[in-house]
Amino acid sequence: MFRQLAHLSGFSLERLASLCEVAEAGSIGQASRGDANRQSLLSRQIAELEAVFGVALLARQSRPFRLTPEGRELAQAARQFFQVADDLQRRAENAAQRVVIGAGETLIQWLLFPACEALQRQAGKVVFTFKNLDSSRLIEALQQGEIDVALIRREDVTPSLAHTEAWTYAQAAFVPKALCRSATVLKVEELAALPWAVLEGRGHFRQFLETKARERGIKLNAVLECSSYTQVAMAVQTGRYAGFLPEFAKNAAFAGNSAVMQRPLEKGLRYDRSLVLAWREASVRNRSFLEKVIEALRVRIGKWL
Amino acid sequence: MFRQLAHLSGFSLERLASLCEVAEAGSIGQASRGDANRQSLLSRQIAELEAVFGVALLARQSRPFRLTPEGRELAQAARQFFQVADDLQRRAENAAQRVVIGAGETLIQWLLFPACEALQRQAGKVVFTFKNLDSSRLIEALQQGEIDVALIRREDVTPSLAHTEAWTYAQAAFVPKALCRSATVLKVEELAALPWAVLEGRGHFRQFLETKARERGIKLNAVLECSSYTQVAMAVQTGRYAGFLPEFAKNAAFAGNSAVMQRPLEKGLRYDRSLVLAWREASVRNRSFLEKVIEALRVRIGKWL
DNA sequence: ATGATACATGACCCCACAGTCATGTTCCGC
DNA sequence: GCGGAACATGACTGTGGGGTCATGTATCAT
Repeated sequence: MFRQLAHLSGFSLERLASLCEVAEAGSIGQASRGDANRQSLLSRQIAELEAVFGVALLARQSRPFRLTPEGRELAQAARQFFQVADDLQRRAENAAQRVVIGAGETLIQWLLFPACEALQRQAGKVVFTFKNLDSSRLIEALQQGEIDVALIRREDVTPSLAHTEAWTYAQAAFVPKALCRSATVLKVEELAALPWAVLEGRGHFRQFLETKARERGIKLNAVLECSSYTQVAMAVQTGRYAGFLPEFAKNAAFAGNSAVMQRPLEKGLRYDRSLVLAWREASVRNRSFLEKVIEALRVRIGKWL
Repeated sequence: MFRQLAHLSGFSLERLASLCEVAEAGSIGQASRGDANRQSLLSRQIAELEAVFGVALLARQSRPFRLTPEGRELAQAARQFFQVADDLQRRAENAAQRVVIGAGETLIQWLLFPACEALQRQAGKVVFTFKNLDSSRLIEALQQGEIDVALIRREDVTPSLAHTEAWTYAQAAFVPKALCRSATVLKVEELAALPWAVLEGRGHFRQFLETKARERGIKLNAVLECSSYTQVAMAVQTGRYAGFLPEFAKNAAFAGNSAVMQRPLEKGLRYDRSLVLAWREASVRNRSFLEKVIEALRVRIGKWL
């Protein structure tokens, strides 16, 4: 039935793998990352696939080129196959199964990384791959099967995705004892009084803080602008800055550091967020061990949230 | 991610297509159908795949060799990919999509064939392939994705399959006017009186009839043993035999033949059967046009049942 | 306009692999 | 235990295609 199809000139597993790479990277250039040979190869291989199928796989209207819907469709089908094949091979050589987990950098570092570490230690037989993507790309990647499970905000999950019950966590202030000795509830006034390390740009929480300060006629005393929560945590570690971090940061970033106090926020400053583990049903159907991994992750993360 | 996997020596689309063929045919021998070259090729290609995956794909305990569970798993994954690729290619060249329909020979000839004919005439753009398999093989083939939809007995569907509401039909007696001029309800006594063309072997309905006759102290007058319902219908057409056929046979086998009467059976002889269209959810998800085809088939067949 | 970025193309090598043919081996049924 | 069915294997060939290099050509940002 498929003998003829498989035998078409210009159709091969390598070309399909190339298509998958371009699909994940987003463009030929991203996928070839500086290697001119690879760029050349990818360009031609995708052109050859297009000749086979008689349909454009790359949208050539604007550069860098993105995949067309047909390109994504083919890439997804190929990836599904490769994943089954990869699983089978790993199972046969009794090696670890590969699980790809997506989330923002902060969540990876402070929740997923320790959780996966713990799982590997207790169960073994799993290799985790972390993908740090923004939330819209995470959703796409989940739907395309590029990642197996993601830890994302509750409000970001689309109806087509399965997900766990939500965990809610609050932002908390982390203040070095060198700056303030009392561990009482943080008041709005301290936004102007303490030297804050904050995230650069216009994140939701940053805007929220500035609004609260303005309402009180004061100004957020942002003396250090960081580009990630990890940097904020590092700043706090120095003892010279106070910072706002998710409350679960205390487990990961300040474990055993008694020079930093975690202080709850006063009512008006509370800022809660909800997280869920989300995945595509079809991924679990094709690779049933994912179900166990997701459940184990859920339990692990639940201990910290 | 999959570049390395795709590049493994011994891994290729042709080999996977070969594996699919063997999966559908059941064994290497069946798949190569007398061609010694093909036999040689299939044997080696599967061995090469086994080397790649480090797992037995053929169960070599008894001949002819069947696929192992791992072999079926790989074949199924490959077939799913090939089907998406095939669809994409056909869509691109604006050609008909391929739909594989399975059922017993009788149902194909008297229900599916005419139904598909009608669909093709009105809608076009679909190529039907009929597979005549026994019911257990039909279920397997559905689950493996080898066939897209099957018309089977209601009681044969497994929970993993989606299916339509059941249609119920009765067996009816078809009697040439040359043998009996009255079109009244058929009585048990006539089992001994009329010259019956019946299915050979020990089919459920055949056994049922013989039991009923024995209860009445008579014997089923089986003067012609046929190996298919079609042969029974042909026998009835000659005017020299009476036969039991599904009541929908009147549309297909005896259209415009006024020399044959359809006679209902007396209460004790009634023998009803239920049919459903069954398919695998995953197939519809991967190839969404199947949904439309199945619905159209359902409507068509519903007109006759 | 003008680099710079991003992709295409042509020419080349070399090897892996599909396919063929002949023959060997294993296993099943009787 | 024997014949045949079912699969394996070894040897060979031609070619497609992966990979590399050098260079060409669009498109984008400024």
